[in-house]
Amino acid sequence: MAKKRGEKYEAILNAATKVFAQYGYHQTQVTKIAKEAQVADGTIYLYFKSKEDILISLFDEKMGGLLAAAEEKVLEQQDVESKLRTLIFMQFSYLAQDPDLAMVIKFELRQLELRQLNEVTRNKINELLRRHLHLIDHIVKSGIDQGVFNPELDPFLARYMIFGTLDETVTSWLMKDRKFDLLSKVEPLLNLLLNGLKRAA
Amino acid sequence: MAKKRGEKYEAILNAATKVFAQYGYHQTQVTKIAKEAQVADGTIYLYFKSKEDILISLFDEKMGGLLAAAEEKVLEQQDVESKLRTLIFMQFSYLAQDPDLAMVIKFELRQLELRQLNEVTRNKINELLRRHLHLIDHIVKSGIDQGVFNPELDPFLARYMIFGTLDETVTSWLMKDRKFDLLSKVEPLLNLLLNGLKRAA
Amino acid sequence: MAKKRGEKYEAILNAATKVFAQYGYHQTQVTKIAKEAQVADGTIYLYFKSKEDILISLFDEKMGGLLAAAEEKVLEQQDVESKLRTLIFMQFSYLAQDPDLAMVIKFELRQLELRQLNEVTRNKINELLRRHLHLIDHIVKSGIDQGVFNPELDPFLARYMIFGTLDETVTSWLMKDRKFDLLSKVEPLLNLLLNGLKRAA
Amino acid sequence: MAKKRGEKYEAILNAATKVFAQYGYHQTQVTKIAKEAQVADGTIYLYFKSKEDILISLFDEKMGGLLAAAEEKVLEQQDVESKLRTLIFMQFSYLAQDPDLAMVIKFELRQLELRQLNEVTRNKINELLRRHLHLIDHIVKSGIDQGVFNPELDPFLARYMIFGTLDETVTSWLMKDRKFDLLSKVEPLLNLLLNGLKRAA
DNA sequence: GATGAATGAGGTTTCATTCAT
DNA sequence: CATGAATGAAACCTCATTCAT
Repeated sequence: MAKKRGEKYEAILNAATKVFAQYGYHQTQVTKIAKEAQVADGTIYLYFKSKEDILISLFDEKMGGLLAAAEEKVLEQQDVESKLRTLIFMQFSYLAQDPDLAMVIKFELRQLELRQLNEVTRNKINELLRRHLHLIDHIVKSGIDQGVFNPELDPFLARYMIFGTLDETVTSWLMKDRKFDLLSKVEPLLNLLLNGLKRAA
Repeated sequence: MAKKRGEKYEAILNAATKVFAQYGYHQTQVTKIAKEAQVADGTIYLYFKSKEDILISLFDEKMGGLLAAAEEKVLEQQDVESKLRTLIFMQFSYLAQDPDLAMVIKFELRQLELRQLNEVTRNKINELLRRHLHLIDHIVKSGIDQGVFNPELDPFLARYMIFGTLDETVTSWLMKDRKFDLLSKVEPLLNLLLNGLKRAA
Repeated sequence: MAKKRGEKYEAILNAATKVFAQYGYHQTQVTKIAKEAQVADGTIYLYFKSKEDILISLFDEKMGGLLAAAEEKVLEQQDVESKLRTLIFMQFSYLAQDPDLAMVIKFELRQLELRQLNEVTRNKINELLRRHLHLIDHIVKSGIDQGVFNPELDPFLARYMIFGTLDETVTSWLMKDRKFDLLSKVEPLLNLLLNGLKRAA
Repeated sequence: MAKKRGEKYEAILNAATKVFAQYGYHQTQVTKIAKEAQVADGTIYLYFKSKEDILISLFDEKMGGLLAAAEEKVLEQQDVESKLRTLIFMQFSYLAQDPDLAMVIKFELRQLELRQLNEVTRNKINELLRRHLHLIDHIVKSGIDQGVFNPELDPFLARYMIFGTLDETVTSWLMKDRKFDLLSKVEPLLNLLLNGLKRAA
């Protein structure tokens, strides 16, 4: 079981992303995923322990990569403006090219945080969220240290503003059937956030 | 059926808020609500059409009141700063006094938007969200008209920033078991948002 | 759940006895029991925790009664011959009047001993078997003490002989479609066993 | 298919004996047998028609040999005492050296008798049991003819006593984790049975 | 109105068996 | 011959909803 990285493994994960996005986790039957992936129901259980494991694996595989890449690129940048731009850009371009994944992340991930999960699963999920928040915190700290952000800024509120604004932008993009180009919002959002966070002139 | 406003009607709605908050909508069985409300399972169906109807009604009843009050108070205020402060304050104080409701709103409302719902239900939900967004849009427009906000501000982005920042603050408060006082964040958030939105000096 | 002693509870237990007897535990689907009991599948789970719980309850209810009665009657008797006659007679008359139960006891009970069961269940099953063996041991001891049985008799072997002979008689009766009258074997078996156990003249 | 007598054929049968003994027929998955036998799942179906066929073949192969040997040796003996001693000894020594097989015989064979089996299978199983019983019947008849056993003995009851006593001894030995030496019980059991069956002095 | 026992459709998961390699 | 990934029927169990009392 859990033979990662087979052709079918990917097919199932992609199929799951699609149907989870359309129907939501609870409204999705395993049969639906199997049909979409063009495999038999039982085949799914050769690659995943359970329906929940599909969801968890999906986050793990697909967010793990984004996070690792984002961490690397953001840390490479020197000035806080570049750091923040990189974060927004990478996040938006990743989600823009897989809107189904974006849906699943927005609408299932946070729900998971709250539910009864076993220790291992819980840790996996929490780590993903924590890494994301750490990255934002790193940017906030850089901004303060570099004298660009208001030194009296509450770092938590700064985090809420950055995370919340980006999150809501993506959510809105998804809800409006992606009628606007997400990437076109990178620079305007960057300016807006920088303006909100920076030291009063 | 659906003879609203009985004593039991309220009891069921309150019970549902509590158990939805704790277990999430899908993990909540109707029996659990009935037990919490101290009524028989069948009684629930004298007051609500279905389990989903409980959730919808809950939003309708509990958010409707908040929205109406918020709309009234915000419109009363003249300057944009007061308007925004009023919005944040009313929202936070309402949620702070009923954290279970806050949980349900944060974790179930947006999910609902996406699911297959009948026409009537869909409209009811959408209207709640629309009113909320309108209120924010009204504030943004006031800020621009009053020359306080940057005139080149994209009103959509402004909305995302306000909505997203407040939303994330509440979410974080909930996830951290409400370890901080939500109301203490009203002024800091107000300043942060105003700073981000206002006309460059 | 586990509302013992309802009309349906009895109906399900009787239905289960019948179909377990015919098909064996593993070949019996819950649906079959439900159909036989003329209830819906789900109803079964109002009265029993699981399919296994039906089997356990069946033993508990139906053997518990027999054992209690047998213990009382056997202890009442003074001489070992009467004790043994009482044991055989009670056992045979009970099984003869419910051959389906006899089937289930013969073919499922001992299997259960060996399988992975939770603590509580295991104890329940083991206690039933233990009580049965204790009763036989009591008779063997009485026979020795009263000077009727061979004083050098190995009590374990005596137990095997009594238990095994009776058990095989019942099994054979079941396998031959109950073509002979079980009760007609009480006296002959009694004599045979007494002869085998008694002190050499 | 069913090209018997390969090295793998034996391996599978031995593996099956082991896992059937440990988990029981129904709790045993074909995969488990394959793993134990160190062959692929599919290989099993080159040698056996089905899971059930493994069980049937197992009885056929392993009991067939014992029975043939026992029949020969028992018939060789002249006096009934020697015949019975031989029967008990051969049976016990065979089972003692393969307790897993003993488990399977005790706990699965009789179950099989009752289940829906195809004609061929049913006959195979029945023949094994019949031969065993015939052997016992032969001994009983010899005992009566030789004037050693009570001439009024009911041959069926005699059979039940011999078969049942030996069976229960073996079962008890298995259930008690084989804590006693089975072969040490041959003489005591022989004496006990002879005493029970012989003509009153 | 209120009850809660009963219903039964539907969901996840298992596993004996097959078959392309 | 041998493999083991794939299949899909079938099983147990849950739970929203109903309805006789």
